[in-house]
Amino acid sequence: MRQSKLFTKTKKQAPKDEKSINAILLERADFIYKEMAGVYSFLPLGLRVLKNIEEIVREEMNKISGQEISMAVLQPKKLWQETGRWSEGIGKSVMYKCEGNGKVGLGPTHEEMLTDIIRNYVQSFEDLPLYIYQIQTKFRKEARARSGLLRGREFKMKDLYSFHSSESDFKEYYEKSKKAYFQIFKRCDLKAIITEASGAGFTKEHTHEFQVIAKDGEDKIIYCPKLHFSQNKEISKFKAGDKCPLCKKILKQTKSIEAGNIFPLGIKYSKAMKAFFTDKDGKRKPIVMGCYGMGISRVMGAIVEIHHDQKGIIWPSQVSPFELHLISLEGGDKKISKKIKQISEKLYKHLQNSGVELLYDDREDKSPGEKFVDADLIGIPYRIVVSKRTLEKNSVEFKKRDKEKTKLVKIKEIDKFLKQLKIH
RNA sequence: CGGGGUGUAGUGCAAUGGUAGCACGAGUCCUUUGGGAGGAUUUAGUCCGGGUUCGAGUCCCGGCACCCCGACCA
Repeated sequence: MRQSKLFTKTKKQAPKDEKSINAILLERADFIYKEMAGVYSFLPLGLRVLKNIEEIVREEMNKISGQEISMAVLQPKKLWQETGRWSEGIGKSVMYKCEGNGKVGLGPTHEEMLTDIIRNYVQSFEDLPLYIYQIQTKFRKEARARSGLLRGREFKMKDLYSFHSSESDFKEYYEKSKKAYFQIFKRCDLKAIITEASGAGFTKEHTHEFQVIAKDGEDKIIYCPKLHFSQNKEISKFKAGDKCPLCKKILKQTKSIEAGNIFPLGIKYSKAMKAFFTDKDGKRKPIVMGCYGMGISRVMGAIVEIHHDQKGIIWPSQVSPFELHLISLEGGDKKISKKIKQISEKLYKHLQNSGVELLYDDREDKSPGEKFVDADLIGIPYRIVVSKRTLEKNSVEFKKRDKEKTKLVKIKEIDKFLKQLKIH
């Protein structure tokens, strides 16, 4: 993509109505556009990041046999009445309600809707287990939206629901899902700590949250530095300074971002909504369910909270809007300037043809300083500069966003060099 | 939902109750080109509704929005 054609720019100053790092940087770099508190539109660069995270999540969910669907956002009151949640809990507190054909709610979560779908398809134990997920915009009337993408009223979420014929089968999958979650966070370059939390009305058992340590996080966890143990402070009987019940190391307390969570639903919904199956013994039983959530847009915010410096964002390569930032620095006399442009254009087309996703700063009216500042703010992990200085050595300059060092690479050897970096 | 704070140009800021100004951005022209370049010129604004006053960005009342703290948070 040519930067000269990108309709978004960058902002020199931080927006006055944001305090959190993710909101400030994402707005300055024009990844997102604020509509109101907790509601953002995603601009070209921001959407690319969001889609990359989505794709990582999709791949890992598919690996654990997830089947992707997309459920309706408008949810009939009738379904929510079956579980009593229209006038209790989440349906009462945070669901946006409006007049439709009768009353409808904008989906804050989808247990009711999916259980309804499933009860029409599952008849026997042979139809189970099932793992169904979607990646979709959720709506929640948060009393206090805050911290940019970390707590929104409208946000992108992956929610997977599992359906089992037995508790033991559920537990096996639950463990599998933990591994998938760790894999997702690893690919997003986030260190997630699996943390025990309350059942929050769903279950009497503990549920599990994936917490990312961050200064601006709104959760507090008590955790073992060796990660043998971590509990949400809300439920923990331990406190900082106590010894880890497993390894005896001193426990710490920290603020963190809840980037995902998984929990057993048991038969709460299947029983209330009569989602039964016929088991091997011929008896009708309620389906055992589990739920696995992950805030896609929140993960995007968390990545910025963790991966940035004074100058801007530093995207992990797998989620970066582009793999490479190519910058053309024209200058000097007209002849040289023209040559720089030629080489840059050639390189751009060549890299594009070889499948590299790159942003090409071809703007002719911007000073070198401005191009560098923009590049640092936008945060693409690898940068290539073509200038008078580099052409004198038949080279381009290569730099990693998070390193100061630059390296001259011969133009002929660019392909080989990028291959080493696993950029196509 | 309770407490505190803030609403002025596209953005960020200024303006004792008395002509709304500065910087950035954007437009035009010239010069410039390795870390937010210089000059000339143009552009656009007081959150909404009432009130006080000769006169309101400024004072009063009401509303709305945004930020922060807390409560809440499948």
